[in-house]
Amino acid sequence: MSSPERQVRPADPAPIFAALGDRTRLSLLTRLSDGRARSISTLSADARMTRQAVTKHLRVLESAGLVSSIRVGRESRFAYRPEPVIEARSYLDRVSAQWDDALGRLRTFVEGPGPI
Amino acid sequence: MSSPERQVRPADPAPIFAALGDRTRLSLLTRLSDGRARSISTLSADARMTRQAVTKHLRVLESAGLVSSIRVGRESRFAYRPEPVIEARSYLDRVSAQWDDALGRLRTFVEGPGPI
DNA sequence: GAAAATGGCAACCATATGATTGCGTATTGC
DNA sequence: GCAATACGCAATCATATGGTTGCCATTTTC
Repeated sequence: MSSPERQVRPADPAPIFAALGDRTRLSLLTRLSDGRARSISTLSADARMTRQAVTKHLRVLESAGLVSSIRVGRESRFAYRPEPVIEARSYLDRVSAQWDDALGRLRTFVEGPGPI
Repeated sequence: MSSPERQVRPADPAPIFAALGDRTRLSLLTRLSDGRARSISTLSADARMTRQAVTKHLRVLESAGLVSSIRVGRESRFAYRPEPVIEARSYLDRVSAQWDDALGRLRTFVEGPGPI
């Protein structure tokens, strides 16, 4: 018999996806996903927007748990956090799995003439 | 030697994530991912918002390619489209892979005192 | 053919979002 | 110590977003 594993509360991934839903933030996250922590200055060096704009994006990522930050001297270093990405992935996996499941793909638009 | 496969244009997944970044839309997509096409009325039946609000969300999903719609008589049927989900997943996979790669996780915040 | 069901369109509203600018403060380099 | 660097805070702005309401048109149903 299985041990009484407590369900790890699904926690809706919408905020994570929302944080990912921006080109600039995706780019920042991609850079940081190499595991190297970087300062705001470094991250805004080649951006076509102000440092403040980049800072805001980083704070959005931080709110979603996608990055963490620590102050080191006069700079703020941001680092990639893998957990939310895992969570988002597993959500997409579940959606894909449900789609792949059974006869799913055969039912599309083939419900007959009646209301559904 | 490999055939000259044309790169399937990366097409930034930000708009897909943005479309996924809403509770209501995630819920709609989850329902539709069983492969059954449904009308707007059906989809808004148990929603705590107006039919119009649900319609707007469905159009957002449609703009991101996550669902398609066809008019059947007096109703509009929406069906799940798997491609964007695959694309989003593969993006997250690449991010995760880069993270898993090499010594990535060891570099976090361990860059020494100098500016980075 | 009249009523019900389905949904499109448009106006409208409050709030969120993405970005800028200006300025103040703390830290570092020389 | 002073200038440069790095950053935070706040105001401001335009536009996007999420939601509502009202009304009209098309289909079905009986």
